[in-house]
Amino acid sequence: MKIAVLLSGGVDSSVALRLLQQQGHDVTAFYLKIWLQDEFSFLGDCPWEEDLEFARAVCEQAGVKLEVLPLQDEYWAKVVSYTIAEIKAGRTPNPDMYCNRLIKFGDFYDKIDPMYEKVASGHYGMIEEKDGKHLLKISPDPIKDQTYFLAYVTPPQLKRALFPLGHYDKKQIRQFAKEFDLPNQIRKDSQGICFLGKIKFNDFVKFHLGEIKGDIINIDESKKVGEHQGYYYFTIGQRQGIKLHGGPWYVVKKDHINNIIYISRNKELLEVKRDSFYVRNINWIAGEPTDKKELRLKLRHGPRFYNCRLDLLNELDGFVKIEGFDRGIAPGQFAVFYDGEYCLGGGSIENEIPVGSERKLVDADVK
RNA sequence: UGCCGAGUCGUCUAACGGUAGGACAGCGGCCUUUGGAGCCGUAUGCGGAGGUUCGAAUCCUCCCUCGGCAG
Repeated sequence: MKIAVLLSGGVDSSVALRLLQQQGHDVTAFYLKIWLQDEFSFLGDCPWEEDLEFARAVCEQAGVKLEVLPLQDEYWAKVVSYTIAEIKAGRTPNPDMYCNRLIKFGDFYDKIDPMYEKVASGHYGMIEEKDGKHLLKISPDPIKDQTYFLAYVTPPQLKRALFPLGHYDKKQIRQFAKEFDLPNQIRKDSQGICFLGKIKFNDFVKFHLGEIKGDIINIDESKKVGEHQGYYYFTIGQRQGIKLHGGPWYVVKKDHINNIIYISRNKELLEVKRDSFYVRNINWIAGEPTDKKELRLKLRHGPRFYNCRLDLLNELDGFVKIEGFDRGIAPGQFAVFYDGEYCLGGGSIENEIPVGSERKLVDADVK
């Protein structure tokens, strides 16, 4: 089979490449340039160069052709601009989610030769075909499982995708890397937003939005207790950076219009009230909404599942009530639903769904 | 500068005359392909000068500073 492999220079995608090659497939590696080097060249670090070097070394060792695909413009237009717009709107974006849907499994799909039957990546997640539908199943490695970030890829995208690492855990992948004697076998796992590299998220924000002094208000006493440098440096549930003693303080509310952030250390407020939200524009992996209401849920990448109840308002929007509470439920983040081991898809978290015909139904339901 | 009270890490707060500790903030690390969270580890302080005492944050004296009553 002719397969295009997304190669990042990291261990995972390199192992994926070798596994497919070992299985006898005709593989070609692609390195996507999405790093915004122009914008951040003044900061010095160029981690993408190191990534590319490793990608080259891996391909050379494997005797596989490597193509470098510049996608900075697309990336900027679709992911970075979205990220900035969301932050500016007082929301908390999830760039990697968009990157998967719009770049890695989006523009990249369209740019390469249709001859490539499959596009493979080093993601941890399993694809299962059932009744002509492609389903996404969680990885056996609960920590590495990346179905959360894959929940926003479309059904056609998933159909063409291939995750060779899907049924392994990280330990096994490291072992494979050793057996293949990969040049990057000891590299640390990457972390943080892919396009930022070593740049701190706050520096990125500062570069684009600067600083605007605003008030920090203790919501329990409706009293100003300090000042901050801009609402967009904070997100719901955040603790660090508030710089106030007497805490721990957590951000519980943002007013981006007036540049105010509200904080609390009140247990009641932090724990009891943070248990429900709306979801919008749900992407259904299988192409259609689930008919189940009691589901499992991830609010972020990681091993933690919540039990929840999902009441759909229509095919794309719904209201979610989780079992327990979570301090970091922030508009713009994504809620991803699971039925057992299967990732059903997910949508963005909202405080409310914009007015529409379905609205009444919601209010009635919520009481 | 006539009369009371109070001064301890950046902040808040402990320590019978017996090793100045904690919390939060900070910093460092771990974890994590988003934001966050969480975990571990750390620097920094008795307002000053004397005195009493084997030993003073603690008792005494003076000074300084800050509150308050007095005005």
